[in-house]
Amino acid sequence: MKLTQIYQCLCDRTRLRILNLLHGGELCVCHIQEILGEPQVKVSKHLSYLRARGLVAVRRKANWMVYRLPDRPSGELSANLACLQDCARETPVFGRDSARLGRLKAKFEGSSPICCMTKVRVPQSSRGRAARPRATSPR
Amino acid sequence: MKLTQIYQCLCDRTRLRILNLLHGGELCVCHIQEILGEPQVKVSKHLSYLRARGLVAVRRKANWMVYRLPDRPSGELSANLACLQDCARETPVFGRDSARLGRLKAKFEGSSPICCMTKVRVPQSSRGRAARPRATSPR
DNA sequence: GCGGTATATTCCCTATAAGGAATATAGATC
DNA sequence: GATCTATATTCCTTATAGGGAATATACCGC
Repeated sequence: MKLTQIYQCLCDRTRLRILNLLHGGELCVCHIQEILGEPQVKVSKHLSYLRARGLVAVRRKANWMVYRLPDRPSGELSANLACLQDCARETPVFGRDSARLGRLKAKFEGSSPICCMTKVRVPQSSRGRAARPRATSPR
Repeated sequence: MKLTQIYQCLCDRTRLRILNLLHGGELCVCHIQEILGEPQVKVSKHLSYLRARGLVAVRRKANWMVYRLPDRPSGELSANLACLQDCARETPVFGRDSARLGRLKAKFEGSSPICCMTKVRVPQSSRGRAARPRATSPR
């Protein structure tokens, strides 16, 4: 039964937070990591778990792995994701995460917020690396 | 987060089948057992699991424990139960279970199908339970 | 090739889940 | 009281999950 696999994915708090974030569009691992404030291993493992069960899809972009909700989710999956999104409004952590995501996206307005861009070569003109290197997308 | 507890309850096939049955109204353990074709320990343990997390409520009626969906479920719970019922249509086992439940209820029409009634003293006055010779436990 | 970054995997430990066999408990009847 | 029935709990084993530390892999730029 496919349903139980879906619910297995949904019964961990970190995974719910990840899925909530992905509702806003695709994201690379480091952004998820930063928003959740969780260690890399933890985030990566939960993403693998979700991926193995078809709850997320992924593409590689240079160094970054960009995760998203599946392109053509099954009926069960989309029903449950919709239900989750609905329920998420009643639990503050999801709202806080989404707000953080919004701020993160704002930092990159213009370029899509799909990767960290930390350390993407700062065009030698710019000011020192104290502030987060402001960057253009690495392509 | 309450949500994860709900999903923990939903990520086992047997528990999903039980919840699906309870959508049709309250049921005693032996009926659930009979419909699912699962051993008593298993059913009882899953019911305990659901009860401990507030997914089902229970009342005692003589020897029988009669389980039902909660009377005033939280928003998250009712949303997810509705979603489950929706998804259940896509997985045959739920339909089969419901059909069995229907047949079982038909057997007891008039009296509510809340307990096995095996061995419930037939008040010597009454119209006997028709053809059914004072049933022994159906198993 | 080298070094750096982003992410995944492995190894290890602990916690929880699932199932069955056996036993315990609560209520009913006598 | 004893006995029966319906259900719950305990004990045990095996499987899976979740987390962290360390390590491996994949890609980039030089």
